[in-house]
Amino acid sequence: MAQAAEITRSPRREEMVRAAARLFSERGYHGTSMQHLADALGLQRGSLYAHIGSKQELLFDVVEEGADRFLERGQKAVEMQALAAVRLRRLLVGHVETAIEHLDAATVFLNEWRYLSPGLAAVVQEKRDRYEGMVRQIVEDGIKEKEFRADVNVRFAARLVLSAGNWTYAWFRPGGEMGATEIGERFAELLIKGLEPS
Amino acid sequence: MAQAAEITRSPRREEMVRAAARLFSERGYHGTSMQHLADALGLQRGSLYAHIGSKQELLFDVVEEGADRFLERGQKAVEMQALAAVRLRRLLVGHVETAIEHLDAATVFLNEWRYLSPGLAAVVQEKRDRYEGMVRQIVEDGIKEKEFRADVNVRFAARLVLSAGNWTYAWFRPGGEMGATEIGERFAELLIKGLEPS
DNA sequence: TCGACCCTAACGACCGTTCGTTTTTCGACC
DNA sequence: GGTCGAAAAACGAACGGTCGTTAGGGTCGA
Repeated sequence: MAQAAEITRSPRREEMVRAAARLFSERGYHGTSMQHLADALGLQRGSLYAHIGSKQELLFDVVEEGADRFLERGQKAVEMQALAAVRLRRLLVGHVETAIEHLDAATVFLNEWRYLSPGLAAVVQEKRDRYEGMVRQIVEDGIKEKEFRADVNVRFAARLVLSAGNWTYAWFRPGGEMGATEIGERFAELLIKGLEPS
Repeated sequence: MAQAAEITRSPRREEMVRAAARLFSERGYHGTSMQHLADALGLQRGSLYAHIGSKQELLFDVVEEGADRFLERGQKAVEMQALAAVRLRRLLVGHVETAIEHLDAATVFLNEWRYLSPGLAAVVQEKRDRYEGMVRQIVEDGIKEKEFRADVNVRFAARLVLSAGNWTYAWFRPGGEMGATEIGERFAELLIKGLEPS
């Protein structure tokens, strides 16, 4: 009975999380049934529970995985020894690249995380706050170093940056005219220009 | 038996659409049951069907209502006799104002429209395309009149503008430090600056 | 022989929708 | 102004189906 549940590391389980990411991103959490998931894996509904504890746990795994990827990339950008504009560009490019390379997990992270139970949602909320904090840090540095205008509202600018990046997944289609990196760089170019003094 | 269904205009029905907008925005389409909706209206589940044809029809009404509001405001901005930058600002401010004034419908329009059946989704898709076309039109005019840089990718810039505006609902909370109009104007300021020549 | 893996069956609950019946509403008529 | 009748609105039981989850038993490779 639910003999796994804790040992998050089994190849079969990883496979399930991956399948769940795809299905949740396509049909939404509530629109995906355990039957859908079982079908995608060629199993019976009940057999899934040898590897996972619950559907909710599966959602958490997908969301957390998505969050961690953004955090990892963001951390690298923050730690750079470079102008704020350069760091901001790096973060934005990394953000868009991450969102597109792992489109499924990123979509679930952004759209479905609100269906987590309060306890699990808090864990994710903390990661979201931390990520937003990274962007704010860079913008603040830019203002302090007079790279950016003094009258930009830090929290507001950070949200603009994230807003732009977060909507990417909604219209990005692989094989389109632009790749992830180019999209990120163009975003960065326009946004940074808006932040700089005239 | 389903005596209404066509006469979309009855006060009780409007009330249901409004309640559905709130519930769908909070819990998602698939996360909202007819029982939830009935509870919110103080009715029994089955009684809803005297006023509506199906849950799907309700979703369509909410989504279309949201789409029409954006289109209406956008049209006004496009028709202005003014510089492209002014029209773009007007559109963005109107966009954010609309999203915030009708937060529920806007959230459903942006998040849940993909759960519409293909036929109904096509109707909404056409409206989305039309709206994006308005933004593109303004940006194109701006380039032609040399208000904006010649090297901006029109489709891309339009999407950046919409991306920024569309994420608003995710973090906006009524009673915060900024009102809808101010948010829209600050968005516009930053974005237009990025589009203008150095 | 053991344990990992999956199947089958079943659980109680809830899903969206239908429909015949009952209650409420409200304008027309005495 | 009170009464009546029809239309509108709501009830409440039932429909077939699906939901997430549990549990026990079988299969098979190590």
